[in-house]
Amino acid sequence: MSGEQMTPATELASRYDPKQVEDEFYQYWMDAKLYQAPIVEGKQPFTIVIPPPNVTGTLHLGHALNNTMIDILIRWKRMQGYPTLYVPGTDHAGLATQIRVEEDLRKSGGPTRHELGREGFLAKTWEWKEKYQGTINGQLRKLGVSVDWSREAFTMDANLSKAVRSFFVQLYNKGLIYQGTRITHWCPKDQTALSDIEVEYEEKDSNLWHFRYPLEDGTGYIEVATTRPETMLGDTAVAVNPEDARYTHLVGKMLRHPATGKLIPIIADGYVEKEFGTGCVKVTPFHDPNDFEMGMRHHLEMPQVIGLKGEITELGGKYAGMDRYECRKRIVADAEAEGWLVKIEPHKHSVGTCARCSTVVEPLISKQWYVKMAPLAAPAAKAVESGEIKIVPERFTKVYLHWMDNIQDWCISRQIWWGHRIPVWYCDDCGKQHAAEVDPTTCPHCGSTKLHQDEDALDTWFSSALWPFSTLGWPDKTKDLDYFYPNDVLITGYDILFFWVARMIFSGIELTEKTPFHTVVLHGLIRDSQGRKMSKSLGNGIDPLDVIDKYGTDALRFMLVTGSTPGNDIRFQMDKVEAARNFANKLWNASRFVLMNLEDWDPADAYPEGDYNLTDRWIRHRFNETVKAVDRLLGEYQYGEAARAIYDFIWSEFCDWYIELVKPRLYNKEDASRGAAQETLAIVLEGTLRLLHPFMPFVTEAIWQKLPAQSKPVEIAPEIAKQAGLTELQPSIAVTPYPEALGAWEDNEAANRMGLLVDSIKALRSIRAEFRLGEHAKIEAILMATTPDSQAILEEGRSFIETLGKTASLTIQAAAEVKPENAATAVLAGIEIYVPVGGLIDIPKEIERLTKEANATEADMTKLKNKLGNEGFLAKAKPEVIEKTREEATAFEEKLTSINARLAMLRKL
RNA sequence: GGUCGCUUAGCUCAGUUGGUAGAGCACGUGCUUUACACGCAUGGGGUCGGGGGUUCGAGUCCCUCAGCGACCACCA
Repeated sequence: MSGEQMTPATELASRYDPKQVEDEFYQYWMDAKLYQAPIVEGKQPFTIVIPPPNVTGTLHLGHALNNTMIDILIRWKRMQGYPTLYVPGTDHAGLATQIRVEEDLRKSGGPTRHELGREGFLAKTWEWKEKYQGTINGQLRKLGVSVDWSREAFTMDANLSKAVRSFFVQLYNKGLIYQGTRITHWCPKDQTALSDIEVEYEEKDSNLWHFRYPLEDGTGYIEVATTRPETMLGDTAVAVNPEDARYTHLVGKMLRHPATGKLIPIIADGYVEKEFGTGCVKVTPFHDPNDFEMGMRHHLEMPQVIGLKGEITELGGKYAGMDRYECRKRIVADAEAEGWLVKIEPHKHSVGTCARCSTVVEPLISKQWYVKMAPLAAPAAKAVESGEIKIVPERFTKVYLHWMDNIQDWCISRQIWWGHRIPVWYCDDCGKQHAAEVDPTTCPHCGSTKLHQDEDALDTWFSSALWPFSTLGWPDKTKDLDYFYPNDVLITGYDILFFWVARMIFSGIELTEKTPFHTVVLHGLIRDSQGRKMSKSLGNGIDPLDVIDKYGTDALRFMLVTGSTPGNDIRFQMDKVEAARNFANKLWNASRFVLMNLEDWDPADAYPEGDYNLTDRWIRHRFNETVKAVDRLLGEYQYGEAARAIYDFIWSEFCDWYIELVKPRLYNKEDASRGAAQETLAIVLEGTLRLLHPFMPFVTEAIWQKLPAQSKPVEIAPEIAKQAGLTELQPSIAVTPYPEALGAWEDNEAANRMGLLVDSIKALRSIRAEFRLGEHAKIEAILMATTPDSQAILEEGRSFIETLGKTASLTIQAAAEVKPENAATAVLAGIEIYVPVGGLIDIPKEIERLTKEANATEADMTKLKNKLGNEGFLAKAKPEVIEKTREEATAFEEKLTSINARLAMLRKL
């Protein structure tokens, strides 16, 4: 497979078959240890950590997009010579995984989590983790990502768990972690507390139920509206606005609760809006955040009427034991029967649901662990505000800052088993608690050995927040940490900006006193062909492996980054993948052509400058321009535009023009410039492969390996790989230098001259098609140059026009007085083209066609002339813009003159 | 309620210092041209959502309206 052995190109299949090369080359890269990041003292590294996929399942297209984007950047930087590290790994995904494992146990008829017990269940979950981690890693290999597997991490690895404890203890000892008893979101299905951002709000159609609460003294009643009748069992007051004249006289009086019969006070609280509903709010402190606040302010009792499973508690009297929704129905029915239901109003409101299982969450009071956010958020906001961390696209900066500035304390305890257990121990003797990095044996307060650890586990994001440095060894002072931290760029979907990115930033600053990366690149979500979110319930998810199986990894990668704008969602459509597959095939075949024509080329030969003709200079110039564009665009994270630039160069310039133009020289073994043509083909193709490699790693490697070694950069084994101590260096395009623009290849004159020739050839072809001359009929063409320059260019390009224009006879001359009559015409700036078509020409039709063109040309010309007649334009536009406008106007004018002359002649016929 | 995004060719989308609109797919026509029919050539197709403004000049900047979407906050 080495570059020294050239496979005869004739043996290559005429279709690129990804299956033939992908797995083989991935293994080749692994064997060569190309992606093991070297520590090269004195050299600046480039580091990105993978957003660790959850071990809940398999990768989806979003992961494919994410990893493709990262890998492009990583491969680019590696080829630029940076010691480059791409850290792979997975996330234990506490609650999410626990749910999946429990589901799995249920489906297979196995024991429940509680039957297994904590240890047994965790053992099962580790098995699950092994299985899915294996699947995920296999998928990543298929995606061709150049990660350093020797540094693979998992959030529950020993050292990462150590990092978690270290983080916890540091915050605990600083008083930034505390235990609080307050209202928290509770998922009755998953049986755990949730953080604010794990609750998703859904707008739902519901009702506003109006109930009558009678005054104790029998003098009347107050009307209360609620969206949750079941909570009224826990009412401990009814509140009105203190300035609401309708009710001020009632404040302080007692009500007889219609459902419980208990006496509750009417209180005044500014929270109540006079305009909403009836202006009277029932207060249920245990089950509503706002009511809780009021309960605190007014020292109300806080009875719990809904339990942890969403059931009515014993305090619910006759409703005890019912499900919360059953209870709602019963209460409404009772109210109706007993006459205290006033009305039911349809009402839309948003309902909080569990992000994991979509169950409607129950806000209730419980004792949980919290991180005090204010002191952590301030520096994290500042880092972004000051530009120390840049967010791409920039608009997300505002989203980030708004969240940071309004952040609530973070509930980090979860009533689950799978995850990092909270490192707090309680002493059974003295009752005190402490946090410890290493499991303690004695109580530091009283010396007792009777300790027990907190039962809860930490929110999974508590550990992923440390990912940029925990994967590198933190809290130990490792070489990796020293060298590769801070990371450089963080690339992820905008959907986890708060969950993950924000938390990495504040924890990184808190623990390492550095921002964990300098740039955050956010990408959009992959949607289905109809723009819907891909989801399990819709069944519209697509497995990346299926796409790869059908079209190849490179096609999938290319499709994912093409034709989209940074940060915008992407619609996944198979025909886009197909187009990308076709592109890979196009490149494959162009390369096959090049290789076929290189078999007798001696790469050692050098050629005099004169052997390189206009097309050689032109294609090198165009390649050079493409290199410049790609460099700029990748630097701005504009993957789509960069990919498009390469695509256009390969297809529309190298294949459509250069290869076609070079054929006669290759096929004529006597042609003196044949060697120069072969060399240009080889070198431009080789450079193009390197340019494209980060996007399409497999096909470029497969072709590159077949190119003769001498066409490749001398330094195929880069210094960094050597310094990494890689003994068995295998050649690979992955470690070649990325193309850089060469001043020597810049040639605007060649570009201009080629432009004229291309236009002439296109005009000839157009006439051929329009007049149905037949695809293969050799035609007669007369090209008249209306400027001395254009005549020289046409002469220089004569053979190209003959070949690609398929002319039997080609006359190039200065503009003549007498012009051909029965000829189809095309008029360019500086050139008139005549193709005698004899009886084929339909004079009225030709007059009509030319008249149309004359009108269009005149319109264009007038537009430009008006511009040039505008004093403001002349005074204020940039000189080069004015100059360009002048040239164009002149060109249009010349063209118009030619067309009109032609028309005048035709009309005489 | 607040913030942000989108609205460009039949469809899906590019278009980042403002200088006469592009791609892929689809469509019409012609091609077994010795790299490729996953191809070649050649066409048709757009008042860049509406309105206003800034400017010599606006798809591009500002304001406004409309439709769609996302996120944040919140509603007893």
